[in-house]
Amino acid sequence: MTYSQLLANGPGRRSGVTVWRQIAETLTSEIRDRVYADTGRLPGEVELSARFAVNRHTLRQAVAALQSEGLVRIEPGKGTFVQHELLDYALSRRTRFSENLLRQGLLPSKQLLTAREIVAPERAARGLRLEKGVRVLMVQTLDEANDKPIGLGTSYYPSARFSGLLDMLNEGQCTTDILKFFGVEDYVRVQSLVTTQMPNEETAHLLKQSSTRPMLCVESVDEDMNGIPIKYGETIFCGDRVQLVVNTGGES
Amino acid sequence: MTYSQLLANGPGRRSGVTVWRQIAETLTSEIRDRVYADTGRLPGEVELSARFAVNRHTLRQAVAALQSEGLVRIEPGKGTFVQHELLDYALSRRTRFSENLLRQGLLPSKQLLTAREIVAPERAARGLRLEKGVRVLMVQTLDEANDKPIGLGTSYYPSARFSGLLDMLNEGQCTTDILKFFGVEDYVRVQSLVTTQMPNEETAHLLKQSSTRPMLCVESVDEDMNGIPIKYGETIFCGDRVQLVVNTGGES
DNA sequence: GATAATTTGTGCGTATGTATG
DNA sequence: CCATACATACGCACAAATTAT
Repeated sequence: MTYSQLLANGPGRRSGVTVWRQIAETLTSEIRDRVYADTGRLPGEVELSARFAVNRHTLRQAVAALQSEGLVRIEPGKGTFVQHELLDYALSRRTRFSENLLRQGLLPSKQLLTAREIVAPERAARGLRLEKGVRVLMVQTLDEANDKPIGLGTSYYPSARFSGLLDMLNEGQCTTDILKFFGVEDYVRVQSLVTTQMPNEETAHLLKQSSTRPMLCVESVDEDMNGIPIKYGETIFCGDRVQLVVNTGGES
Repeated sequence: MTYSQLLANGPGRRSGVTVWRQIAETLTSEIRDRVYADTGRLPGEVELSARFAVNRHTLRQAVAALQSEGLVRIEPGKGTFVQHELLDYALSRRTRFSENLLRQGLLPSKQLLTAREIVAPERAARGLRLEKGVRVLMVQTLDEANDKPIGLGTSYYPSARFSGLLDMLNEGQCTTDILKFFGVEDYVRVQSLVTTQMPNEETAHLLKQSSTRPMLCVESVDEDMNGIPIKYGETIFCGDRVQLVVNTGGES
């Protein structure tokens, strides 16, 4: 019997956890840690089975488990490809979609889905600290990284302050620039609420995601430098592609 | 034809979104906003259908949709009861399980599942900034609010610094007190990573949750006041019972 | 225990909008 | 343009379960 690398570092062979499962978990955390981000594919089965010092059958069982979790896609004759790389999305005081992606070397893009004026839904009104029944501008976008959809965002702006915003958005202008036009030099994220949900069919289709995979839902309020709410947003992220990062290290 | 409240405030009848769906969404956000938290039940069908100015059948279809999502439970002859109230779990610099719950008037409790010394898994070692292969103390707990399970936590402490911690835990001592015994007067949360996953059968069973409902996974690192990592934790929260709160309002 | 009130469950008929061919 | 099929929404009536009086 060969002693694997796992035997040395992990729970070991008699721990009640099967060897293939231990390998699967090791590979899972490696994929989550972007060890294979550059090539987008796992090493060959012979190489991996050598590394873990197990039979190729054992390794195949581990990789098969990863595939059933949707983490990798096995293409016979070609290789095993990482299916979902998690990108880090920081929930910070200065939360900006583009900056968040560029920092990781990803190309941000947005598709404008809908933009229209409506009566504020209850949550939006409360988030923006507006009276019930006030009109707001609703903007729905499909957010992408390297042209792959990562989230579905719905933003609400008070109509009174930002009349004309929708036309400027339709002309393709950047949100930050538009806000500057309205005198908002800077703005900050005050609070984010994080929940998880299963997608409905429409959402899954828009995000090109399986409807059996969960999503991360972030509800957020942004304020200008005077503490006045300017945007209430609800973003639905693909759970398979996004990991939220909350840094609480630098403050008092 | 009767004009409903939705017609005035929402997308309207000719928007491609059916009336029962609009009602379902309105009720969903109201439930999420704890509008019915005091009674724990929805108003009767006649009352609700009057409020939305729709037929009782239409309203029933909306409520049936909520039930299929697991948000409410309908009991014939009794009423419709809210199934899952979301509790707020703050991810702050001072993240404490008990404080988080007590602040909302909930009774916190923990069940110690396992406590043993193992070789640090890769993620734990990295989180604790330890060499690969160093031994750590692993503690698994079932976290409850008002005796209902809300999360499954796995914590890793460096063995070298906290030898004897497991025995003290088995004696039922509070974690914060134990840490104080080891000279850790205070500690802070540095970072939290949030992802979402479906539960495996075992996890679903432990959390008394349907295995078709998603969960929130939080990976965290706590440091003492000298900036030395003392705990790496992985907590799996029921997505139906927990909402993560990230406040970024008070800092510079 | 009997009755009434409340609440959910169900059946049938009708009308309308939408998608298909 | 018409025929068909289907889901949606409405109205009315009654049955069954639960609770209060």
